[in-house]
Amino acid sequence: MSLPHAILTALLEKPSSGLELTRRFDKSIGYFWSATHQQIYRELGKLEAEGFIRELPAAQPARGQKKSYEVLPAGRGELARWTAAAQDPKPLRDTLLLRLRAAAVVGTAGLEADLHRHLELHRRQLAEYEEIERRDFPPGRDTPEDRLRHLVLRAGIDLETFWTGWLSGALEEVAALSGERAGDAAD
Amino acid sequence: MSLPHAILTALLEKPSSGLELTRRFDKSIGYFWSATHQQIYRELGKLEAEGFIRELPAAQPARGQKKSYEVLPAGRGELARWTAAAQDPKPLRDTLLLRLRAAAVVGTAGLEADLHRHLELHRRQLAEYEEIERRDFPPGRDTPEDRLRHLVLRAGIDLETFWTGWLSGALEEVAALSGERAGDAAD
DNA sequence: GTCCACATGTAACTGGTTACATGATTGG
DNA sequence: CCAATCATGTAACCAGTTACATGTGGAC
Repeated sequence: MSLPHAILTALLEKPSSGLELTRRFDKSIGYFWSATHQQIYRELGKLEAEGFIRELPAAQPARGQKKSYEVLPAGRGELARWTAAAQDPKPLRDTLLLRLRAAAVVGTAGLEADLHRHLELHRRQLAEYEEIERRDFPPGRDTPEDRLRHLVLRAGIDLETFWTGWLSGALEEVAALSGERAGDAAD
Repeated sequence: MSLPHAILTALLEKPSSGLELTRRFDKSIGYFWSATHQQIYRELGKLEAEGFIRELPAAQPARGQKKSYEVLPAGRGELARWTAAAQDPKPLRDTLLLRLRAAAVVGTAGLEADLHRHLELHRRQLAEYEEIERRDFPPGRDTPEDRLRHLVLRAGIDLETFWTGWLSGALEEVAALSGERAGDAAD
């Protein structure tokens, strides 16, 4: 039940059409809650039916014609309610950890390449976040809104930092194991 | 497509019935890939149909009767294939970050209590992981399998450590903002 | 015998993904 | 006028969740 609230947040930041939302998700909110355009259109329809958003006038509605939406007071109320409501954290679910655990049983053969690839992907993501931090949160000026958004970005940066570090360690371990095995009996 | 492989891993570690698997998921593999008993029974049926596992003999199959499964060579092969196959990391999806971002727009009222609750939950999880580390991975003796499993546990520990730290910072920030606002206009 | 815990399962629903359909606008 | 792109949408599918159904065996 988070996508509608992600959309409400995005629309409050700036009224938009479905495709504009999709684009903004790709490079901002999507960093911690991704969505495809199909999901977004479906959800926009529901939000409108519930009276949380409305189509901005000034555009004739037709297929292939841009439709922009804005948030209604009821929508802002719902978002505030949801934000403050207690929610349980979802348990971790990570295939990479599962694969390492599986590798403890069936062996690490072939695993190294993909670990390298993941390390590279996380490094790139980290660099991207750091670039955003430099651009959007220069030291000094910070409104309360800025401080909260910066906090969210810091979570992204710290998580990517964690993964790059962890993957480096995992690679050492896996490389050492492959080495051992190669030494024992040329695989 | 990870649940079947989580089950194969668990069954290779030790042949089990559906309910035994459910229990073991609750306190081991489930730490990074949780599953309910309904999912597990459904998946066991599929895995058996595909020839990856088979029912252990020695138990008469009847409703209410325990059925234990073991992994067949084809199942082990499939798990090895999956472990080595390239997989893209799934983008982060976290409601708490989304809520902070929403709070930047609709305000932080009522948020603090749930942040405290999350902090407490993560602290408890961290303590649990550290207990497991003390119990299962004492310094010294480490087989290759141990090293890999320890690596996975370290990921859990480091992630929980990150969250407790991040939440502490977030709480300071949110408390400061609530304080400001209370100072401005007695909320 | 009744109740409760154990054990296996079915059904309906929700949210996310993938593939495809269709109209409008623009550049060549 | 044709192709490419923009923009909105439909349909089918898949994995995970929630609620419920059914049978067995032991405790009382």
